[in-house]
Amino acid sequence: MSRNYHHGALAEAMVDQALADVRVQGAEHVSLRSIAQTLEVSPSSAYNHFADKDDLLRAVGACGLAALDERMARVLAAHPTDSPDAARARFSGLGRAYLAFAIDETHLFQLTFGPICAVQEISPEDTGPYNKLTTALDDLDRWQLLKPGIRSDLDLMVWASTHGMATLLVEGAVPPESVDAFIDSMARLVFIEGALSAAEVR
Amino acid sequence: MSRNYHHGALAEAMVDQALADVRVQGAEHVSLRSIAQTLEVSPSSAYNHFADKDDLLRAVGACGLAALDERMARVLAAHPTDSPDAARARFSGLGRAYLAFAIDETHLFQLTFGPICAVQEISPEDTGPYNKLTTALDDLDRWQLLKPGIRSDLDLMVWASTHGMATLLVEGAVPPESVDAFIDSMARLVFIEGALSAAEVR
DNA sequence: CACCTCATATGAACATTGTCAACATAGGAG
DNA sequence: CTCCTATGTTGACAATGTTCATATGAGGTG
Repeated sequence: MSRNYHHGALAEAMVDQALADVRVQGAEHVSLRSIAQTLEVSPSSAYNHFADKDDLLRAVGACGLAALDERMARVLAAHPTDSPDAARARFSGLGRAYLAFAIDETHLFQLTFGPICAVQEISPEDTGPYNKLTTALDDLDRWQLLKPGIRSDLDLMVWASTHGMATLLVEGAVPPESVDAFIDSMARLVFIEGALSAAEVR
Repeated sequence: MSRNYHHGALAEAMVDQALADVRVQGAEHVSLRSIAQTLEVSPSSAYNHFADKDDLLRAVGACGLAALDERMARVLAAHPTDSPDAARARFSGLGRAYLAFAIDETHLFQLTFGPICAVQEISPEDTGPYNKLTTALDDLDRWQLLKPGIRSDLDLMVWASTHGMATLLVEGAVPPESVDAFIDSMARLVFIEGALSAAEVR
């Protein structure tokens, strides 16, 4: 009664509320009805905008992916210089951003990469996190900072290891403190002249 | 009425049935009640053996972890020889087994490493998949097959990348065909004398 | 302005689910 | 045999996702 969502803002409002709820309780404990109740709206009104509860959650998952991508974009924006040091800082910074997202937004991470949100197979024209990683690797290669001959192996390998480390963090298999060790190991394995100290970036 | 579970086999039977259901529908679509119905048992009987639905699912998740570990153990048993080639075969075989499990048992993998089953932080006395990976790495190191100086970086790195590749497969972000490329890249990055051909193992 | 129409919200209802408390019973210990 | 404990049953409750018929408002058309 009081507020009427007849202006089409309900969809957005529901995604926002669902996002907030996912952040605190995790996607599995989110209820359509309680979202509707918080918004002072009938439960069935959701079905004018979403086919399904999962459909709403997929929208939230897309927000999660966007949030991750934004964190990575911020890292790139923070190191605009075109120097070898900047290239290394961008690379390590991207990895750190990915892992920080997993730590800060555990529940959102789980939804975004969970069973509900079907991630589409990566494509050449991707502009998200994967693309940012590969172009950072291209940068490193251009400055000849990578060990010789390994460039082509790194796309999948760096992606998998970073994503894997993120899920290990999320699952609690590994403590947040091991992020530094991970980044350092990555640098030692990939850079030509050895380690990038943990303190070098942030 | 007909069959009586008064011999204590209900718990095991429920885990078995739940495991079967998880395999086909995924953990999120299994219901306590339907499991009980299939077993011709009252829904509430479950609560004599499990605190919770999640408690039952955790038991299923433990089965998943055991199944993964068994696959890896089988690989080790298949390469008992103590030669450099055997060491490399064991290493690649372990990775392949991990990824094959993710592909074959997607739903079980998702449950085992999902939010419901809290994986305990890895410990030195672990005897599961992680331990098998690290001892395989020790083997490689003993035969001096690893690039110099990288041994200590590989524990976390190999684990994270393999687990990450597995989750990428499960999420559909990467097609099953890329497993070979992944294993090959891993070999090129880790072994001292370059690539291990995809056909070399299996 | 009046009207109509479509997108949107509501209400009541349904089936299903997890969970619980009170009760029944089986089967071994004494 | 008797009793006790572990195990299974019955019936109920609240919450959830979903649907359908209905109401209502907003915006364009006459």
